[in-house]
Amino acid sequence: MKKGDHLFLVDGSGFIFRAFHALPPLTRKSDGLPVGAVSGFCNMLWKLLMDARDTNVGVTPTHFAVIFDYSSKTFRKELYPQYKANRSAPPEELIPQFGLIRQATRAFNLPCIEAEGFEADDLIATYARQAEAVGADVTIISSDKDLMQLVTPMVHMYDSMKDKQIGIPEVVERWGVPPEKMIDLQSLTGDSTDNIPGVPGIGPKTAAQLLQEFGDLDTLLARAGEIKQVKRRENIIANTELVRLSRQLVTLKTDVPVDMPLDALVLEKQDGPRLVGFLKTMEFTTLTRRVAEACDCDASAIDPAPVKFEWGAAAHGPDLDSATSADEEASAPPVTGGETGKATTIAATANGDPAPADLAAARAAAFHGRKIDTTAYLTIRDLEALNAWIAAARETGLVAFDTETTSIDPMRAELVGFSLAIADNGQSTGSTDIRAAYVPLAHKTGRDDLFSDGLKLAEGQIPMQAALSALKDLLEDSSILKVAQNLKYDYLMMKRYGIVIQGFDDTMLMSYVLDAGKTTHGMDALSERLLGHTPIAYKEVAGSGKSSVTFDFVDIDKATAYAAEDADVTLRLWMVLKPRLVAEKLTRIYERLERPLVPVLVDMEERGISIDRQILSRLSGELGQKAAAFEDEIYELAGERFNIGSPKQLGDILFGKMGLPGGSKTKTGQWSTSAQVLEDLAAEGAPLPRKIVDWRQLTKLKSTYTDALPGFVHPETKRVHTSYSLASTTTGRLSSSEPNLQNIPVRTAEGRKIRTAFVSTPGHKLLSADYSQIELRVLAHVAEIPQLRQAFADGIDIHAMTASEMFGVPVEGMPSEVRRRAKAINFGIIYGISAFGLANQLGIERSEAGDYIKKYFERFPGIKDYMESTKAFAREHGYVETIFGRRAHYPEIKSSNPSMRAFNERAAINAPIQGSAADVIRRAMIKVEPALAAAGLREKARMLLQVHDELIFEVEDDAVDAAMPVIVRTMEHAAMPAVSMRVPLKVDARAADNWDEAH
DNA sequence: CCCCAACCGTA
DNA sequence: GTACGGTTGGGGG
Repeated sequence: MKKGDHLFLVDGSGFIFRAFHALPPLTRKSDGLPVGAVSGFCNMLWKLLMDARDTNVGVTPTHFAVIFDYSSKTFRKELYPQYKANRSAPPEELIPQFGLIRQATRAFNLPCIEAEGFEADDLIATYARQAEAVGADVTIISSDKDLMQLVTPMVHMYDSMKDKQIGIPEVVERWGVPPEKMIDLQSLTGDSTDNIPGVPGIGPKTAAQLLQEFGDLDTLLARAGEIKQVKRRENIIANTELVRLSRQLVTLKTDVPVDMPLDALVLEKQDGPRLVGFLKTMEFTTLTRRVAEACDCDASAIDPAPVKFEWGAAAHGPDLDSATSADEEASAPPVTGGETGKATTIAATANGDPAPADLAAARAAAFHGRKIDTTAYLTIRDLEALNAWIAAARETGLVAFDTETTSIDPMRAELVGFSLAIADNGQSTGSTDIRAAYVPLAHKTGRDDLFSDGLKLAEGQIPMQAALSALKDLLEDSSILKVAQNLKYDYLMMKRYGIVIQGFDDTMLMSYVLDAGKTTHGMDALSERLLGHTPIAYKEVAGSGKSSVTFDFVDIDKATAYAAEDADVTLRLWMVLKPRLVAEKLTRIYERLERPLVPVLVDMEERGISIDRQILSRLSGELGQKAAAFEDEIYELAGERFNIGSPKQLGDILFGKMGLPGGSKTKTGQWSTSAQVLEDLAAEGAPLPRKIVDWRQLTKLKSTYTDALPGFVHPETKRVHTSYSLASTTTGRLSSSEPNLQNIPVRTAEGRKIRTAFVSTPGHKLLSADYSQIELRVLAHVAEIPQLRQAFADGIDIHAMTASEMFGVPVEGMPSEVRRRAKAINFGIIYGISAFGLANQLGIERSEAGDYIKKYFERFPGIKDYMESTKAFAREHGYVETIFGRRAHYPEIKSSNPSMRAFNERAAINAPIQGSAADVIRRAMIKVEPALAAAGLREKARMLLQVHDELIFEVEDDAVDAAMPVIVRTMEHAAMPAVSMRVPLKVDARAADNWDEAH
């Protein structure tokens, strides 16, 4: 084990205890063997490992062990015979499970450790200190207070059931003393559950107060006579010896002679078949299926593993080797004739399961270029036919679904119809007879003008309510997988019609996980690329421009071809993409970081945010007047009227007529009129450029924000509903549009006024919580920079620290210019620094910027190493990875064009940093609503917006105090347990009546 | 009506 | 130096 490694120590006995009490007491296997605790233990361990163990990325942990108590005969018992004497014997049904749990641990391919005469806690303490000594990080999976004495900057605890990290601040908050004083505190308070004596009448509050006052236990005992409270003083003096004994009992031994050296705890790969075999024997059907899926092995082909156990009652013969009824693996549905025919069969290997990569390749080949006949689709016009299709979907467990509506805005759209596609012979081999159909519901006929009697519903459509009711059974049944392209749209659409889709996949997100950076992920592009097929263009059926109609006016036959084709194509895309996720080991990213975000974003979009139109209207007036005043002055100075907003005309005035010196040029060869150029001219003394810059700021604010935002207020909700895109950035960030609420001004005082128009509804506050310096923290984590890690651990000013390291200037009294330069360099590093860019940013010579960079790399050699290794990785693989394993592709990184290549290198350096931060906040978003609900705040605190490192909530006034710590904690711990960050994440939060004050 | 370039707002 | 989306002007059809 070495510096930078990360050891996870699971308190196995604690796990057993919690598992046993969390589950129904008498969970038994079919032969009567009680296995409730084993089941709970396996589920907890699996949950932890699913996030923590990875096969293809260097995610922590590197080492892992599960630690158990050996027996109740420990050195503490010899020291003090009453120790834990009040503990009753474990329940009878738990006894046979201890051995099984140790076997379970080994089936998980994890070291299972215990030592005679010592408790699990002593072993944990010993390993933790050993690992710490070699510079490794340690995470103890437990919430037991007895272990809190071990917490240091390098050693954390993690409560996997509550998803809560416990570090130094959490210990201080809970107990009022830092971890190193926990022993003193426990010695004073004692522990009734373990029968540790302590001082009567002294609990954690008093103990913390006394330790605060006297510093430590020895001082307190020596000077006990100074305690003012009579009773307390007497109690302590009378019990001094007992306190000393208690201290011996609560102090964990850090020098237990261990059989297994640290290095032997290295985390091995999961042995899928072995674990599946064990789980089958235990008859844990759900977990067996999950593990088989995740490890990509065929559970039906694995025999239950023989299991040893000690069991007193003869009634339960050990028939554990026999096959059980646990096999839930779905067999392939029978082949039925498909309406679109032309099946291509992919041969399976001898055991029926081709290797993932082979299946993916076979699927890709089978579907690419395969003809799609859009004339073969069916129009479903009655309920019986619809129900037959739904029954078929239930049969195969898989259906593609797509809605047709009157608008691309799902908040305003009305449902016009929907389409379904079914693969009749299932998904097992990839041979497919896909059939697809369109269900029109609200197509109209007639014209809505003076000469006709208005609009009528077209003939031959199922009544809306009846169709929705049938559809609800399909869409809300999680055992039927719904496949959609850009599911967020259909999910929100159906939610507005009272249906909450359960059990879904999204081909757009699958493509995004697999190919971010390679292509866009729209259906037309995917179809083109993966199927070699160009779907019917929307404008072919609905027209375009002025002559376009909404979908409810499209002829039903044309609509059928278009809509059913979308479902058909979606299903084919799924067939191609799904096995690729497995083959490329990206299932987890998809399932944990992408798919769960769909309902979260739907909720946020549906809620929207309230804006005060009066504020915006007043601001707009002010901005217009100010801009008009500038226009007069500008025309005066220019000597003529012209379109100030036209860079071309402006350039002619400035660099032609007025003869000012041009700065840089744009790529079309025109003189640039950018803010930078104009600022430079203003510095030379020319009066006009400054006024142009100011005019631009005012008109930008007016046109982009104060004038545009009111147009987005929804007529019914009276709120603004942005749309988030999950799949439009290479790095994993979200984007926001219509309106973009991720670029609302904040930097200038003038711009910030716009934020005051984003308000909470009466009785509520807006709560803004943002990560402090998350990207620099991620950098400190991935590049393992000691000074950065230390600075973040100590909570000091990171830019000042950088400046101090680089320029040798003390932090105290540092000139702001020095700090500003260091800050620019820090940002530059995140952006894949170049001397050219840094020089630009700081307005210094390129050679000087180059010197800065050189110096930085000398001071922080780890950064240079990180950059070089990231570039090398990107060149070799064509992509880079975030700390969670998300990929961003840079196919042009080997370009022969040097500037193109350099650009891709910088982007590749930036992507893991920006992308890891994006992953962290995604995880936070997925976790935060359940966390709020668990705190009894469901519907009292609702997440509205995400702005890359900030989450904005609307919270009922009297719930603000309760919600804030839940939100902050969830965000700060969002990386756990998938990744245990080597630097703490910090979140600042504030609540107010508007966004400006809350931020 | 569509698309691109330039510019500028955010993290 | 990274990542986005929106507005405007202006050219082409």
